[in-house]
Amino acid sequence: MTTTSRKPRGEYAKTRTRRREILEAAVEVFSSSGFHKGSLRDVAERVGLSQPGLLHHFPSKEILLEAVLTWRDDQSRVLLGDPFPGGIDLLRGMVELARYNQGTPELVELHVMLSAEGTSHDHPLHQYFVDRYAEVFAMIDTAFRDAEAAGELKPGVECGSAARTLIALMDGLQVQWLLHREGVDMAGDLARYLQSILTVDL
Amino acid sequence: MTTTSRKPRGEYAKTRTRRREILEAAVEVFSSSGFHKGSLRDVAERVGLSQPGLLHHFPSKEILLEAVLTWRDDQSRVLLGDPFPGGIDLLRGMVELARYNQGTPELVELHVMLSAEGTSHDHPLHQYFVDRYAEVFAMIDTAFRDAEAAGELKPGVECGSAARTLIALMDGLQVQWLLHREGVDMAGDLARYLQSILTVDL
DNA sequence: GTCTATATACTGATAGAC
DNA sequence: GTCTATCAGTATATAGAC
Repeated sequence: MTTTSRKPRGEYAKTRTRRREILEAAVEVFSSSGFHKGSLRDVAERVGLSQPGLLHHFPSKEILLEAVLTWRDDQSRVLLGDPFPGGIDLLRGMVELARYNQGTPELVELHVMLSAEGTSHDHPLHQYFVDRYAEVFAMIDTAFRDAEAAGELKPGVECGSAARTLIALMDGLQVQWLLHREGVDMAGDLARYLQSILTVDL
Repeated sequence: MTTTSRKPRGEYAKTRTRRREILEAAVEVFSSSGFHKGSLRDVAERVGLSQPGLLHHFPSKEILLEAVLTWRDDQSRVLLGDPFPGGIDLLRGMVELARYNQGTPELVELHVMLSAEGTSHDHPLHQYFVDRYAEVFAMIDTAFRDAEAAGELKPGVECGSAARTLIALMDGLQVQWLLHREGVDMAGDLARYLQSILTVDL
């Protein structure tokens, strides 16, 4: 969906480099302005390209945004490790992810901006976000169930509710952190919540 | 800042009605499109007015948005009661607020949309959101401290962290709820979290 | 692969008649 | 108080030269 690099040799290295440059610039622009306000000209200028020049690599704004999102998802996947951890290791991974996010305000802005826009039913990426949240929920819900089976979850804690709560916490803390960077410790608050419902140390 | 109704009599009833109509329409438009993408023409059409006709009542787009936000704040204030409750009563009020929100998807969308946009440093309402979050934090932090003093808070719970967590939970659950309305019980999850750190029943 | 030029559409805001 | 007409700015996307 994103690269479709059919050519086998390294002949198109320049193109691949260009695409990566554009992708990085697009992250910056969509992060601070959102999808709607962020303009292709802005993105093009940052890589020293005209706007039609950019459209040669990504034929429409929406396609560019999709590429940005799959790139972002890949980043998270790399950070969490492959194959995905399960159970309490995944929960630890989420805290790590939050700690990593504290070093990349740009990615945090991108996520906050786009997931807000994505709630609109007529947004081009609405379905993407609906599906993505369902996936993330399933992943974390499973992790809690595994922890429960291993006796690592305090009795009385409902897995589904805990999964929703954890996700909400990650999203909500990001908004606060963007507004008050000094006063908010995302990873710390996340760890405190998890610790409060677990029977073992994180 | 919003009405400045200097005229004493009811002579301007029609104007006041118009302004309220416009405000409601603006909530709808800014809710689903955000501030940047939502257009004044959209708002004007919904009340059967031309776009310059609308600008007679609110001389600029930004002023209209400010009016929408103060209106929204007034709504919350009415719902929480005046004067504001403190301690555990405020925490109960937050759960009630979440329950109320589950009946007004439009207001939830407005909040999610605009607080995401507001994180951008160059957004016209950035400072508004910075200040507002600081206010809300102070309010809830105080409520937790009061609860702690009354022995209603479990030992080991840090008030500031709990306040940030509660706010993040409210914000984050709204995003999930907009994406998966059936599967998310905002008030329920909120109550479960609060109950887990309190020594008394909510 | 990148450009210039352009088509088309929409934006917020203003001028001025009624 | 509301309108029409309009301005100046910006957007995405396309056509076609090089």
